[in-house]
Formats: sequence, C-alpha cells, structure tokens
Amino acid sequence: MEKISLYQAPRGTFDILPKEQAYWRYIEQKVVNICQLYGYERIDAPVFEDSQLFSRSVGKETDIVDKQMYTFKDRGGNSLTLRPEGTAPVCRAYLEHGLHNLPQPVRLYYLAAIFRYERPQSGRYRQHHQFGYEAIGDGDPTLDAEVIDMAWRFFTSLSLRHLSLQLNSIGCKKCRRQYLAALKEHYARSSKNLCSDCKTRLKRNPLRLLDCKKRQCQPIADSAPRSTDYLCSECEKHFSQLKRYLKLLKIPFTLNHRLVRGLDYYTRTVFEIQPEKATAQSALGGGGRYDDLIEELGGKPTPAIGFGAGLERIVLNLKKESAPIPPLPRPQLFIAHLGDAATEDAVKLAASLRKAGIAAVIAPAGKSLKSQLRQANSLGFTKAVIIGEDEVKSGTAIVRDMTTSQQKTVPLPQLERELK
RNA sequence: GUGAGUGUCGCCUAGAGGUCUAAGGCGCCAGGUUGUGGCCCUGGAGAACGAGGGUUCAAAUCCCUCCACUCACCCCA
Repeated sequence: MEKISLYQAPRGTFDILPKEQAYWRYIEQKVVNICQLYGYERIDAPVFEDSQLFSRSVGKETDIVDKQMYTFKDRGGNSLTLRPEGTAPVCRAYLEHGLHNLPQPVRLYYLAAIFRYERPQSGRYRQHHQFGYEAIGDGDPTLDAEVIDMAWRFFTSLSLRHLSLQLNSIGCKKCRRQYLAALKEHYARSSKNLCSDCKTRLKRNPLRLLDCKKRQCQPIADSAPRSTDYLCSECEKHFSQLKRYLKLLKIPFTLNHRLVRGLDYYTRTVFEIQPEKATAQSALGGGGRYDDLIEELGGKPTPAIGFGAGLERIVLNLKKESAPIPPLPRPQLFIAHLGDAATEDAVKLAASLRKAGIAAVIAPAGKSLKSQLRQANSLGFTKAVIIGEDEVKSGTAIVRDMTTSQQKTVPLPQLERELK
C-alpha cells in the first residue's frame, strides 16, 4: 500500500479551528461595535483587484509591491493581485461607485483577508486578516483625532493593556520635498557608515532610512532632521490641532519622528499602535492620512485618513495577556436514543425542537446509552433527553439534567415546554 | 532573499547504533452485569520514528541531500 503524504495548509497560512473561533468572533464583534459607535459602515471588496491598483497606490518602491504581491494572470490575460492591503480597494470602490456624491466624509470599514508573500514568522503570515476603516472626503484634523481615538478605544475595549500610540507627521507633497532634501543631505554626509540596505534606501526611498534597525545606522537616524521641523504652515497647524484634540481626548501619544510607515501614499499624520515592549514586527495596527491617493487613482483631490489592524496579532496579544474571551454559544441539549423505534422518535423530536428554536444535537445511532451519555458529557451538554423502548411505548421521554443528575419522565407533548 | 533551530501515534513526550517487530501521558473507542455520563479500573485502535540516499553485520538513534515547521533579519498587520 502506498502512503501518500498528507496535504498541508500552504506555507504562511493556517486553519482557524473551532476551538480558536471564540477569539475571532470576539474581535469581530468588537469591530462591529466600535464601527457602529462611530458611524462607520461596512464595505466588502473583492479578494483580488487589478494589479495596477496596488502598484500605483502603495508605491513601486515599497516591499509590498516590490516583492510581496500574489500576482497572477487570469485566462483573459489580465494581471490580478490578491489584495496586499485594504485601503486601495476601498478607494477604488469609492471612486467606482461615485461615493463622493454622498455627504462627506464617507466612513467605511472592512474586515478582510490580506495576502503578502513573505517568510512567515511569529505574528506574520502570507494570508492574514485585517480590520480597517477609512474616512474619505474630509481633511480636517478632527477626523485624524476621530480615527486615532477610535483605534485606541478599540484596543482598550479588547482589554489589551500596555499599548503605546506612536505619532508623527510627515508633511504634505510640498513640504516633504524640502524635508527629503535635508534628510538626504544628512545621510549623504555619513553614507560610508550606512548599512547596505540604507545605501539603496538613500537613493530609492529616503524616508525609509529612518526605520532602519541596524545598529550602525542608529546614530545617523537619531541625529537626522525631523519631518516635523520642516512642515509647511498648514501641515504644522494641522498637526498641532491634532495633538490638541488628542490631549482633549486624553489619549496618550508618543511623538516618534522616525515613524514613517511602509506605504508611499501617506501624507501628514501617521500613527502606529504597538505593545509597550515592541519588537520588529509587533505593531498591532497603524494608519495615517492619505490626502493625495484618491486623486492619484483618478478622482478629484480628496483628503482621507484610515487605519488598519492585524487580527492575528490581536489574537496573539489576547493570548499573551490571557484575556477572558466570551465562549461561543453551543447547543445545550443532547438527544440519546436506544433501539430503532427510539431512533425514529429522536429524529422527529430533534426536528420539532429545532423548529421551535431549541438547539439540539442527536447522538450517533447504534451506540450504547453509556457511550452516548459519555459523549454528551465530554462535549459539555448540560441537558439530555433520553428515549428508549419504554419511552417509545409510553410516548414519553426522560429529561436528564447533566449537572445535577436529576431526571424525570415527561410526556412527549409537554417536552417542548419542559425544555424551554 | 539570508541565518539559526527543530522534525517519533491526533497532542505532549521517552528513547542517543543492537534491549524498538518503538514506550508512556492526554485524547479517542469499548467494557466494568440488566437502558445512564462525569472519578476509578480494564482492554483496544493509533507511529515502520518528515522523505530519499549512504555508513554499518546492525540505525529512530551516525553522515549527506531534500522537504516541512519554528524563530530571527529585511519589512510590515
């Protein structure tokens, strides 16, 4: 006999088994609550999109576009990509359906699988799940504050502790130019001491120089000019108002001039929420303003801001903090039956109970009563209905309370009332 | 893409050249008198030891290759 090796979930993917589901349902329920609380409405975009949507929006020089996209050609020859992030599809939908005709800003949220081709490790997968939300069509800092407040409230409502909010402003198209020039100049002076990655960053994507973690680059990054010192007067005003609102809301934030975020479309406000003892890939969520993106995708100039969080990392942290998770509801009633006639009655009974809205599970047929009750017990049922030969004859059933071991015989017509 | 570690029944683990036709715990299945669970007891099913190749009289145990998983770097959620 040949033994074929079993299939495994593809690298970087995983199954969410029933015993894990409580975490996911819990988080999703918190997502729905928070979004409802702030007036965000759900949107679901397709899993794949035109490849160019991402290369145009996320940025050619980003890792995501450069090496992490799951791209394929369909039979019609179109290049499609499994979405590597959530914002671009939402913007596409906003434009495609003319959502700019709604009162602005439009507040949308999503809960979606995200795909990135990377080497998996703790808290990092090739298919992972994000929840995110976007407020499109308003550039006012009140919206920045709202989006950050909402993220903060979301995490605290999950009772996750020890989080920090990192905040920065990277300016707009205009003022960033001067900043980048200063940054490049600073780095060029010490270019010989840079790591090889930073040498290419200097040419291709200078902002990213700041989040290099190589020891040799730290002093250079620390002493680098700060984007907040180069903000134009409008960006400066925007940022200081945001900080004012955050103080008003009593949201503790840490200014982090090295926070730049990985995607090219960000402008002005960027922020990230991390566990206190943050490591390289421990960020729970992040976001920022992207005032130019809608226009770059072919719309009218439209300011917007959004946030995204990784569900796997939330689960990871909930486990780490052994947070209490509400259990998922399960049927409490188990129907045991002994003998062919009883089995028939059990099948009918189960159907009529369910019709009345009572969840019930029927025991596997042809097993001893002992075995059936053993199963009821190990599956945690609190109540069992037992039908045997005698009960069939007398048109009754035994109702057994599995926690107290009390039981009584009930005529079938009264059973439903007894169980409610 | 780079580096390190790991790979024995569903899960956890023992085992370090012959005692292994692989052991234990959990879980699963069945039984412990007549139609009744949870504790206990008994029994059972279940792995040719990731795959392939070598060394050896002899390999789960040594060597090589591959694969998978984990962790780290890069970067992000």
